[in-house]
Amino acid sequence: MIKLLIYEDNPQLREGLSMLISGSDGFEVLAAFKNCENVVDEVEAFNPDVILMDIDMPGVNGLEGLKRIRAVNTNVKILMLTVFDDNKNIFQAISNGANGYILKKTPPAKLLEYIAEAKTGGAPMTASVATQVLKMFSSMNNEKGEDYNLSEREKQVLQLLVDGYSYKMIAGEMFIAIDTVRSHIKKIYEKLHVNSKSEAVAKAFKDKIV
Amino acid sequence: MIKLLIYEDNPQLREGLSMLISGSDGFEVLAAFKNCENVVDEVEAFNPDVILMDIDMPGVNGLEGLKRIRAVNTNVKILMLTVFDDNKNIFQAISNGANGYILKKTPPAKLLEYIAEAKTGGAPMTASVATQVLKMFSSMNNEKGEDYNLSEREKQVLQLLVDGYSYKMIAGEMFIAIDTVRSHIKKIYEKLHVNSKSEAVAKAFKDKIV
DNA sequence: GGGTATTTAACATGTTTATGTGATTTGCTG
DNA sequence: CAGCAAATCACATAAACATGTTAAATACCC
Repeated sequence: MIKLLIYEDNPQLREGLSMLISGSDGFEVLAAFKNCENVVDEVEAFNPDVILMDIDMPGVNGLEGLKRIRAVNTNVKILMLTVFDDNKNIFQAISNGANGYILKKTPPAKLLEYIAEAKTGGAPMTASVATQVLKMFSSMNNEKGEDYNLSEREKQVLQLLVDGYSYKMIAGEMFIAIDTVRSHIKKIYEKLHVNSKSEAVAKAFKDKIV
Repeated sequence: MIKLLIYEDNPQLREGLSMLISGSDGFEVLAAFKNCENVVDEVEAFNPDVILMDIDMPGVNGLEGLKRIRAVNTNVKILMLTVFDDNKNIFQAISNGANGYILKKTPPAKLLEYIAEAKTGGAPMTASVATQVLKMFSSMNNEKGEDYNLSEREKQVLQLLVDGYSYKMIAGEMFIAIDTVRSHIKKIYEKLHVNSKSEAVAKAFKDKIV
């Protein structure tokens, strides 16, 4: 028997979900609330397996509710419910430890399936949500385009700068004269359009040159 | 009618998948191959809607096949097939533009469902795979622990250092004497355990202080 | 073969940083 | 209230850095 709590401000949807889930074998709705004001106490009192949490609620919204629960309970599974498969909310929810993210238009049969999956440790999500997640994922570690045409030797010097080496130390490390180090660094500054060591270091991090 | 290509080295599984999918209404398997040697030509010749791609194949494996296809075709939907919900492969596949990631043990009914979802732009994934993805996601932008106890003013100075300001410029920006800037920076160096501007900048990036 | 980029190096000059020492004011805390 | 951290400023000195100019050896491309 999977025990649930529901948070949803729309009365029709709240009742509908409760009826649907309660009427299904193996599911039990412990209670349904219209906001997250007392979410921490309620979760503690009812000790559910899974929580259905609407994102858009007046007052304390679903994301805030999620955070409050996670602050005291990392165990209960939380499925976020929303009408939109919108980027920002998904990201926020994931970062704050939601176990799944499903659309309200999800058909009843699938909803029950998702709840069951969440209970057993899966992270159910609508295919359209998964698309968003994948897009975010691949966009966030895309290698930077600009490479500024640094030569091999210049890249080495820049790496050592980033690692906190002084000119003298770089000269020692690379077995070249300190004036040669200066030459390289002048060239690097030209190519990166900077004019100080720390700017070069900052740019190296920002543009993932190192 | 959804047209598919299958890449799978295991003959039984390859045949089984072909039979299963061909025998279902609305699906047509154009061909099934045991490796990705000629994947580019084959995709071009058959022009499928969806490709089922096994990850672990001898010779040219699924990830390599995925890359080769994406190099010339960003349109066809590619579902990766694997026995493991293993972290590294998932990440690789996502980065290289896979549209979904499903386990071989996925029951037939669900498999067909996933294929249909992929065709319409969704990103189907098994709940256990989604769990991995979400974990990766939340682990990759976890805030750094150490905050080094920088005071408000010190944080401002550090921010300006990161932005490439000289002491003089910082003094101007913050309406304080240059010697005060020095004082702050000395304190910052103590707290960060560094002894140069560029090291401080590097540390600021590494530890996400800024 | 001549133009171009890379790597190496030297010399000079001025600016910026790093470090030490010391001091005053403010506000918080036990 | 005494003590402490934070923020402010001053003076001094040495080291590190930025910039300009010049130039030789090597290598690659059209």
